[in-house]
Amino acid sequence: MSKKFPENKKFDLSKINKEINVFWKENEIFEKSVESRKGNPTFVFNEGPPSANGKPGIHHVMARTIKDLFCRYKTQQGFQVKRKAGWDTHGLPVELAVENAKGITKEDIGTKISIEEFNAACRKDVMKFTNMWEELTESMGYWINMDDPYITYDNKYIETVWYLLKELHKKELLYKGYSIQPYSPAAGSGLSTHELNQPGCYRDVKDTTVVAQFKVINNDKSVSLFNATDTDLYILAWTTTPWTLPSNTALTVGANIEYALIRTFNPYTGIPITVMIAKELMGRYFPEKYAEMPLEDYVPGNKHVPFKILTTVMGGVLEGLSYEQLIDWVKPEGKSFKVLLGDFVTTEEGTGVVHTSPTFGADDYRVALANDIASLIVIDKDGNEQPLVDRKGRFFRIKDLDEGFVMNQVNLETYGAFEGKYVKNEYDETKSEKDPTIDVDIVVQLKTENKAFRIEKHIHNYPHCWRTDKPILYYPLDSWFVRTTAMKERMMELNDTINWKPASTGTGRFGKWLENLVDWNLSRARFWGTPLPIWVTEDKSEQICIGSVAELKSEVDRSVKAGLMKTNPLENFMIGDNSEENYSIFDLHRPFVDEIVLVSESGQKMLREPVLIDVWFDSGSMPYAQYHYPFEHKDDFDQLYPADFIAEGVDQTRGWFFTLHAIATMLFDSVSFKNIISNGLVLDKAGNKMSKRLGNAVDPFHAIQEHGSDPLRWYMITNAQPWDNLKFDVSGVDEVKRKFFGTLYNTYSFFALYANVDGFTYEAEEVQVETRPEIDRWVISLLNTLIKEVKEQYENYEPTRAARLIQDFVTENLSNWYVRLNRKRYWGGEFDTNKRAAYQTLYTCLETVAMLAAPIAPFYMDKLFNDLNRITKRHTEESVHLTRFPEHNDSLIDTALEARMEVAQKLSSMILGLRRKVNIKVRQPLNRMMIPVPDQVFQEQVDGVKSLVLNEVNVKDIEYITDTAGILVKRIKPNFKVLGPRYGKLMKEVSSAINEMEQEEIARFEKEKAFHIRIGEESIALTLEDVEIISEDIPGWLVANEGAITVALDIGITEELRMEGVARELINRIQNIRKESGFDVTDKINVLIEKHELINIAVKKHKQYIGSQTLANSVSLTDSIENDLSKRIDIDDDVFINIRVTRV
RNA sequence: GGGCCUGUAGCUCAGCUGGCUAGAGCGCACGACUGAUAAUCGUGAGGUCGGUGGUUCAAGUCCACCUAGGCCCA
Repeated sequence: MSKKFPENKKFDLSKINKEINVFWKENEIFEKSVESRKGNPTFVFNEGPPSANGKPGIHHVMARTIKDLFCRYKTQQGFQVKRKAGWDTHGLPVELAVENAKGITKEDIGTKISIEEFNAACRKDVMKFTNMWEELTESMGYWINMDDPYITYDNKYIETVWYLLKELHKKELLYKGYSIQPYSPAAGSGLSTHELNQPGCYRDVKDTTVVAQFKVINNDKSVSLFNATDTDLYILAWTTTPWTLPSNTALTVGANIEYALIRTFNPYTGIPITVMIAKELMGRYFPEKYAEMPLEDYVPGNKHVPFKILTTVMGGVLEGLSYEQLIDWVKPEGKSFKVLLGDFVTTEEGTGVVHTSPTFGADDYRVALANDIASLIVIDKDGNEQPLVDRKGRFFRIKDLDEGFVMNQVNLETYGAFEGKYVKNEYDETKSEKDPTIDVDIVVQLKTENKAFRIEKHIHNYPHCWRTDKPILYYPLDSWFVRTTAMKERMMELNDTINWKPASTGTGRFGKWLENLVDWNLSRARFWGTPLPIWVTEDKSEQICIGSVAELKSEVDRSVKAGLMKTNPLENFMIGDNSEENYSIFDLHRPFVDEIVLVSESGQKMLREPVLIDVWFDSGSMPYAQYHYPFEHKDDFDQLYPADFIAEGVDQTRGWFFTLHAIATMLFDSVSFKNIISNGLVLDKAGNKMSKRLGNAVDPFHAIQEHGSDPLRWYMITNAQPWDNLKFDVSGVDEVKRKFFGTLYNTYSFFALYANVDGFTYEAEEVQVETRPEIDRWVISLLNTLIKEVKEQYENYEPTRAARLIQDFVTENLSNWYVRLNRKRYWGGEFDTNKRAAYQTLYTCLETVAMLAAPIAPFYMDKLFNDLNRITKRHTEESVHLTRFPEHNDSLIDTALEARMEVAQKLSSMILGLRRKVNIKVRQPLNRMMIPVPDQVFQEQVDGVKSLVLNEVNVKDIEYITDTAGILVKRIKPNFKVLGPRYGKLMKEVSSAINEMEQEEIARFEKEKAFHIRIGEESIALTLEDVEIISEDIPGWLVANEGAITVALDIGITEELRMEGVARELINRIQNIRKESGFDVTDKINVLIEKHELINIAVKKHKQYIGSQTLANSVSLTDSIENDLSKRIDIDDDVFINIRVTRV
């Protein structure tokens, strides 16, 4: 086998990606990374299940990079990190996709197509993009076990979910209620708050709004108000949904809000009226300037309507007022049309009076219930109570209502024109956006009836169904709830123990949400999902919640015995047998469970509640259900739960994060996860949201193919903190590729090139670090600091900082400084200890970087590691991902040395800057530079790096200036950190006194090490610690200064220096010729140079030097050379000579 | 309307517990280097740190309000 480090001409990360993937697969590296940690402590990671019926996007690469890198890191730390993939398979999106594909609607399910058929189609459809997901997973290098994923539709998974539900039921945390919920008539489904969470649900819409006039009835309660006026009295209430006005049964005011009675005119009819409105909000409807206008001058139709405040009252005294029904389509039964008090009334908007329709508003429902106010309901043909709007989103058709009800309570005359009309045009296929809405019809009618005070268009934020894109309604629905409010306090307590990244998401977004928690609405009236395992008797007096297949089997047995079922479909189910076969003889979905009839304690027939549960409960159950707990893994569950780490997008805060936390708190009194990163969004480069519609979405497959996964991952991690939004710009990926990977690769190539020449294989004895040259010890010191800090950042879940540290080390310290300054050590010369140290040092740096960066850039780092390790065999592991994370060695960290080198870097940079200023090439040697040294320490620092600096900037010597004989111009600055606390308010004056010190005073201060300044009456004693004195200038010299360092350069070029410069120019030209001629790095040459007065002396004098640098056996001068064998070169602007270079 | 995040150079981002002349990369301009060369390096221009007010000897940093953008929720 070749003992050479691989050298590749091309650097193709995308190709490396593929090669390494093959390597991983063939050698089962992922499996080994888990297996090899067997018996070690576990690091529990839980994967949030993606929905397999959607295609993966670039944001998945982001989230999965974060997940992957910590799992890899923890593996390197020695933990066993099991990673089980999962699929979220239930829910509305799947159903809608199938409906779409089959061209059916919800109504057709159970009629045109059986539920069984439909669910079979869902089961198939949901996994349709599985291949794509697997491909992405592999190509991006996301290590997760896809062979045995948890699937939420799996019987075992469902069984665990049932178990959890039963536990909730036992604790009486599961109950049936009725509430106003977001409902999508277009989808025919209620929406969970989690579904309303979907990005883009809330959208600005323009609706017709109306301030309606509710006519107060003059009675005992209101008589005092009527005494104040001579007209009818109206309460003004504003609504953005006029279609709810026919369902109005109350008005709600704020007890502590002041309301004004205002005498004015209806602007549309011109009829004199008195209206009531929150005083604070008057300005919107009654511009101050019209207050002056005399009421009696008003001419109907005039836009300027005069008004006059008659009196004001507090909302509290309005409670109990009666008013006339605004729209008399349907008579409500029970107490109605009263003024109520509510704490949700504000004076932010509208009139300070809330139009209350208990069937269409959550607050409305609550306040009505508390005050015993009736809802406006109708009775349908089946005798059920319904709101005025049916499930399709239209006013109930008269033919769908109970005849008796219509006769007694419906005003056919007024309702007739509206029955069957959709309340939103979006629901009506025959209508477009441009058609007038039902709101307009209603409002126009009110206008003619003197019941509308102000009509206007209003833009507001309104939720839309995330799938159909159509507006939702708030609608009364029966539901099963999880009583999350009962555990609110505990959830908050446990939340405080979770390490959130960023912390603000935990305390703010999530914490505040917990504070305002409402009960979790669990029911979904759909088909494809986990069925609610609750059976209820017809009279609803008895119920049972089933918690396992075994329990179901025995309950069915009872039912069979009671004669309610003929046979037990679970007859063949073997209790306790967890095999796939045993669990595949039935299907816990509908319609299987619907067909099961159970018998109650008292012998009554029980039917299943015909609902499914919220899919979020499925995903929140994954920590348990993925392992079929407690039916399996009961004994080792403490090894699998709770999770040490999860990560998902911040949009999951109220989704998955919440459901995990809620279930864990309620049933296990535990957190579900200890550390969590919620990452931000991936936006396009302009900061816009990516969407298919806009065509700005980045295709992850294409991006990986084009750039390779590593640069993509590295870019995503380094560019912004994970929790900030990422403005994704491919040019940034390119930059990362060039800047970081390119540099690292170059550094490796450089190493490989010379290591191969010299046959370095790290076999020879390790050179003791203490005996290595200073620059080696410097880079090793930095490397150890790097190891320490990178580990800290990973441990703190700060991947961005870790990656930036690594990148900085590679590009700045390793490549730009260490390798650049050390190049000469690698080429030519003996393979002595010094050279060995150079190789070993560079090798260690490369190897360590590979190990540190492996979690983030798993492909290239594995290649780098193996390219190195295959030759040296320093590690027995066959992949970097099987190695242990490097440990830093404190004794190798030399901060003084690091500081010294920083001085060297600064000095070099300053000198190069000076050279540039006066246009002297670096190749031209200069005699000396001078550095004022304020103290011994600094001089020692510079001395330590003297040769490096001199070499780098091509200057012969450094001269230290310690004498303050007056040649140096100094600057003195106060040390605020020391003086500030001491002198407080005096600081300003102290500071200016110090700044105003003369050169001579500074010199005296330095000499005496103490100084007194006068501030008014006070004398202040200063020591050298209180100030900073910097030499700023050396008159007559070329000077640069940066921070506390000042340097001067002697730019005089003597003849001798000039000759040396010429020699260097020659060397440069000869090297170029060597290269152009394609000579090998080790080829020996002969050099023949045409004479020229300007170079003759230089050549003679530096013959030796030129020869050694260019590997020339001979360097000789000649009168002339035949042109065809020579090259014409320029040494100076106007000096051209011929030169011949031949290989020996 | 509420909660949270973000606003620093043309772009992407650093800037820890307040302290001295606010930094880096990219881009741009200019230049150097030339056996790491489909590389590398240097120099320069470019900022009223979103705005206003406050606390403080001292504010990019702390506080209040405002403003713009984003996410989530009403």
